[in-house]
Amino acid sequence: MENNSAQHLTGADFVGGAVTAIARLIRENDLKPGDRLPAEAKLSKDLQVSRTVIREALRSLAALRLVELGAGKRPTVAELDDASFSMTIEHGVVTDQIDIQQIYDARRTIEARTAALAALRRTEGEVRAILSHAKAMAENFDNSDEVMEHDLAFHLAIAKASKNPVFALIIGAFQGVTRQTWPIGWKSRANDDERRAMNALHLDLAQAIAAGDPQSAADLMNRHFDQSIKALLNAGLI
Amino acid sequence: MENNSAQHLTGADFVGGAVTAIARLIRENDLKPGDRLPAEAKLSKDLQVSRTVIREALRSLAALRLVELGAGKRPTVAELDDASFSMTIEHGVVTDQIDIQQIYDARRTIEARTAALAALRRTEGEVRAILSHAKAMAENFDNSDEVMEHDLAFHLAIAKASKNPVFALIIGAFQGVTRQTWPIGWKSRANDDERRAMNALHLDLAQAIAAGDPQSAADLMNRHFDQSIKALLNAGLI
DNA sequence: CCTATTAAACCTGTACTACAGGTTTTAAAA
DNA sequence: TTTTAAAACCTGTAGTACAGGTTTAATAGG
Repeated sequence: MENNSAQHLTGADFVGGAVTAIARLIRENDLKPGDRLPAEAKLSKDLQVSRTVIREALRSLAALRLVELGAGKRPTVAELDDASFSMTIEHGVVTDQIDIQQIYDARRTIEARTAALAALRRTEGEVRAILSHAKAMAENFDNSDEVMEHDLAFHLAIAKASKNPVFALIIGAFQGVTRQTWPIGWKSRANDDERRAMNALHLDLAQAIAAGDPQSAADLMNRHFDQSIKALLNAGLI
Repeated sequence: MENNSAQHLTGADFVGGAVTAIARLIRENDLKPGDRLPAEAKLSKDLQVSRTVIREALRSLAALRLVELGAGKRPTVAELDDASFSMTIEHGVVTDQIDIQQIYDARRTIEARTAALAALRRTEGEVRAILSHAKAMAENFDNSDEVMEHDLAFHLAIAKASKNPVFALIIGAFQGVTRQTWPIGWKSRANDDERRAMNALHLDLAQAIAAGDPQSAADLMNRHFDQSIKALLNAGLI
């Protein structure tokens, strides 16, 4: 039987208090993704605040992706998700608090590591996925949207193969802003040869990971980012 | 004169739609931190949804730290803040989706880079702050809480001196969970000599940054994390 | 006894009203 | 012009109502 009880709130910030109380409920009852929280009415009674306050608190937690909401369903504990960090990053870029070069520098730092870790830890299935995205980039050479999506999926697949969800979270969160600048880098590459070189680099990287060579994988990833940043500089974007 | 108008919503997910619409309002009107958004009543009228929906949407955006709310005040655009990502990380740890070693590996990867960048870009003021935290760690040797807080501040100061807000954001977000495990690493160090060695390492690192030596700074940061992870392994934590 | 169907109970999403108390703007006074 | 006071504006919380989705319980059929 569940013991999801919570103590009633005191103090000023009702919604904030409810957010904290519900987060504590998850922690102290060892709730895991998929587990159900008490209904709004019960939380309202337990915490001694109106349903209005509970709803706003649950909405806050849903925005942060700690819980999931659905019509008619009780709130459930959510799986780890990059959507919330993605919003933060996008906000930073939109409001000029982060620029694109800073995103790329962070990506290079992290992805040199995910490439090395992926080379050490990848499963056969992950190797196939990574290789298939690299090949799809070359095969869809004329459709830049396709190339971009496979590029993004390629990098995320490597992050996942690193077996560190923190890296996957961060790289996933960068995808939103990357989608907005990627075409600029693609167009700014002087000619098709440069674009083909980029695709070839992806293939080499995939093969280094497949071969289990962390040093080469990291080196190739760094080289890839050097080229990408140079292309964005040429475009005057950064 | 402001032109904060928004088009009315259509479709099913009212709150989600309002979140998107308000985020778009920020983007399309080039609003910056501190700028005011329309009042709830106006948003309600513009988007053709009840104030209830608008309030839940604003709470969502406040949870993500895109906006700031205050009694009597209109919502304002918020500055970049690590609180939202911090909640994500903590949720991942609490629900066993992230473990401590993964946090430390991510930190090592990123902080080797922030140390190198700080060595290249730090201002005099930043050097003073970094050095003062390293010294305070040694001086408060007997008060582990003090040591911990200066340790955290030391690492964050380096991240800020790297001049890449993305790194500062990520390192800041790790502080919450780090506070929960740091004492374990401290206690698990076999004797005071090991603890003193850790403090000495911080001082060396601070001096490498002060000297503008990125290679040494990165090396020392990596060595520091090797020791920390070893200490946590000894404690059986990971 | 087990399974399938149906009804009831439960629950969330949205809208609306009301008002206390905080904030900003406006208007009046000095 | 500056200060002060009033008015207008705005958010925070509580509560009611109801449509429509979901889960659970009860019922029927095998």
